[in-house]
Amino acid sequence: MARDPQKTRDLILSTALRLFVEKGYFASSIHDIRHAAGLSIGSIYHHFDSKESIASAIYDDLLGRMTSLVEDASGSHMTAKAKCRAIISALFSMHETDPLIVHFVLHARHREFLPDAPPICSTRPFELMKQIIEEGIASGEIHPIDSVVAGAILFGGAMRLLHLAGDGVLDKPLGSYLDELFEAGWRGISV
Amino acid sequence: MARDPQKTRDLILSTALRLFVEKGYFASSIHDIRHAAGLSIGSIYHHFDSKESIASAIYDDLLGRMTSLVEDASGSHMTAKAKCRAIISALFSMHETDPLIVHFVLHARHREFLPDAPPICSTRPFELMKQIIEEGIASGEIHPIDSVVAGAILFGGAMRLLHLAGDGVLDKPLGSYLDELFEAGWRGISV
DNA sequence: GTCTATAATTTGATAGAC
DNA sequence: GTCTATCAAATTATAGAC
Repeated sequence: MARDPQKTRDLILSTALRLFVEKGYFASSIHDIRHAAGLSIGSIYHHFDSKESIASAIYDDLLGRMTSLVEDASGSHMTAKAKCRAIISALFSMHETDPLIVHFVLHARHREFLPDAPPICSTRPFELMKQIIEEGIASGEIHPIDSVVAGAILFGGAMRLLHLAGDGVLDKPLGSYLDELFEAGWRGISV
Repeated sequence: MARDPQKTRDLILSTALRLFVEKGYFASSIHDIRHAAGLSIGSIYHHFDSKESIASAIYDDLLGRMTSLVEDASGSHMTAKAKCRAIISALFSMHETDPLIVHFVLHARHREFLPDAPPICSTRPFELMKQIIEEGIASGEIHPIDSVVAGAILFGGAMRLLHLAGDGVLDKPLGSYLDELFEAGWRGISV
């Protein structure tokens, strides 16, 4: 039976994403994906050239979503402070609704299975965050320290919490830390 | 020829560590290690039961070093502020001398190839950092916010910089960021 | 477009000589 | 303690029927 090809493709991607996050890319074989998705090897290879191309498609898709998240959060506000807070808030929200996406983009070691992928920190969403920090320094909202340091404090702290949440070691829901986290981070870098 | 067995064992461990960091655990085969170390498969399996046991030995060794680093840095100072700064300074120094160690402990996804390893955040060095933060809160040095948040800001920011340094995307040597980083992080969480 | 069966490699690990 | 030769299993990927 010739099902909707787009549905099949999406099923392969969502199943592979779940397995990649749960067990890791290398510990998830094509046969695992085939079994978990209820498909055949042939169907998978009809839609994708290789296992790596599946990972690549996931990566492109999720990086695009992450870019939109950052652009939307950033574009809805005027000050660097409001933009940064909106980005972190949106990341925390995404972690609640789609933890797999956040985990794969922020914590997977893509270079190990996608050798041609650029370092994650040089991709668009991370460049945008860096740019917002630099604009905040230029406008006088943020202390004139190295933008890398300011970014590490503010977004690095948030990413650390996202990491802990992904490991399941937090007592409370992630969102309940947002206010304290942002207040402390912002106090550290604001003038 | 029966060489010094300890030397051989150390050679296997140091070679494996290098390959695991450069290419990842799964992309480094026993044959790769054999070739890079100039040994034979038989020699490797004489010293270790399995590939996983090599990774396990590396993990135990490096986690021990990291524990000593944190204990030494912490034990040499009285205030939470001085302890935290000494820990981050020592981590940055270790990154300069032994980047592979820092990378493997902080950034490798151990759970993917050592299923029985506890989450890294529940190991001794990380528990010590958390404890120092909590003592700082109790003594009135640190704002009475959630200790997880305070730790994420201070140490998460440092780990973020270590990550960027490991990816080779920093313009300057890591140590040159230390003062600004710690000052900003501490301002964020201190009373 | 989906399926089953199978090919071609690679992998972790073992056997046994020296 | 180290070596070479080899195994058994798993993996990615292909071929060809329906």
